[in-house]
Amino acid sequence: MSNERGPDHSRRKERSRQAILAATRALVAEEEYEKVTVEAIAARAGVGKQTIYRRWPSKSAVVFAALLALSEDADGRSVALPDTGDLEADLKLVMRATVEEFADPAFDRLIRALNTEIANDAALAAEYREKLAQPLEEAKKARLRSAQEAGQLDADADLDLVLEVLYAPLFQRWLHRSGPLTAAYADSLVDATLRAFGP
Amino acid sequence: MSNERGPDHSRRKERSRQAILAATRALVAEEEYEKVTVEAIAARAGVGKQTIYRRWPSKSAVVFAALLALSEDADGRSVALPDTGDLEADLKLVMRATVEEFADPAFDRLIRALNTEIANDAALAAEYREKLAQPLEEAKKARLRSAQEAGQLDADADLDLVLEVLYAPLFQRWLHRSGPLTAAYADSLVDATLRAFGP
DNA sequence: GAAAGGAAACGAGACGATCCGTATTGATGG
DNA sequence: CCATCAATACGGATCGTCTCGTTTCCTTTC
Repeated sequence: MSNERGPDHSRRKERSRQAILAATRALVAEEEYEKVTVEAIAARAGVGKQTIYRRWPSKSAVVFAALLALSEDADGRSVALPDTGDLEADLKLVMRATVEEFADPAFDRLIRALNTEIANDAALAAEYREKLAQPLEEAKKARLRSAQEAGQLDADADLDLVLEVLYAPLFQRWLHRSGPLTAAYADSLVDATLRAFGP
Repeated sequence: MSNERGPDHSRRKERSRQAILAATRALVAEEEYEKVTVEAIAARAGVGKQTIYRRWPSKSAVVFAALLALSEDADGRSVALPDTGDLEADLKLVMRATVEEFADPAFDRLIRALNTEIANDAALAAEYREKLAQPLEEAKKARLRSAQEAGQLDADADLDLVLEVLYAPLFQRWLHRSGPLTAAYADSLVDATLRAFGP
């Protein structure tokens, strides 16, 4: 009666796994990131340190897994951007929502922690791209392809480039705290992108 | 015979200061950033740890000062972008040069370390903006203003936004290692920016 | 079926290693 | 002579490993 190959040793695994990830998310969201220690995670999760290290090889991996699980929960199924047929309106809606996300201090700390771990760990960065960034980008590109077919976007445009021009300025302004993140700013990024890649 | 205000106690100060900054730059350029410790810096510089802490309040500050000094040396005077009258050609020259800079592993590690320190320290980020980013941006904006006067750029364009659309995609692609940094990519960013903000 | 047995996983935390930032000490040089 | 220095000991914190009884659940046995 073996499900896959190791069903017997998944005894109390899932409960503690979830507790560890939840505790990590909570700590990252509410504390300075330097305060987020493995011991604090273990204590908050009511778990021994070894239970953490039995599953993940390092603190970085735990933090990453915690944020990864967050996105998997939130999505449920695959993400999809609104498609009302009006590209400009749809993009402004999404960009304004993104701006508001970054305004949330908890979300801010979460993503900042993620970027810290990623910036100096190429392997983690690759996993981030594969499991978090790529799916989101595919959803965005699907919306852009729809716009290309509707003649609202240059049919020859490189969609990776379009997405970078649209999102990278927002991301950089947030990361470097180099300017205010407002709805007007979100709109102006959409406007600039559509001027650059419009039909 | 006091030069400025503290000349008498600047006996061996400058020599060790330079040695500390040089050692820091060398270590950051050649090692994994986790290996860059204050003790390693002190040993490489032939200096006691206390001599480091006498000058800077933290390791972050030392790393930042080391990179700051680097840019001050390189510049000599204030930076200025080429201005041949051809905005597209000038920008492509600068963007291609930037792409090449990021291709250097030592430069890569340097900037990655800087971003790591900045990402979770708002005070350091502010100093980074004031002393490193702002002067560079001013030089770039000066070139863009010249283009506006020459009618090569929309006179109403927000130059901060123009710079973000131009540079942020390159920065993000480098930071997240999400794609190749080539001369063709540099060119396409200039093309997109000029389509968005051209006359 | 239910009790007994055993092994894997567990919580707790001691431990060694490393690093930060401070304090001390004896040497150096102006 | 005395401020500065290199060297280094030190306390505090953290990481990741290791150990130790305990808990939980699967298997075996009756």
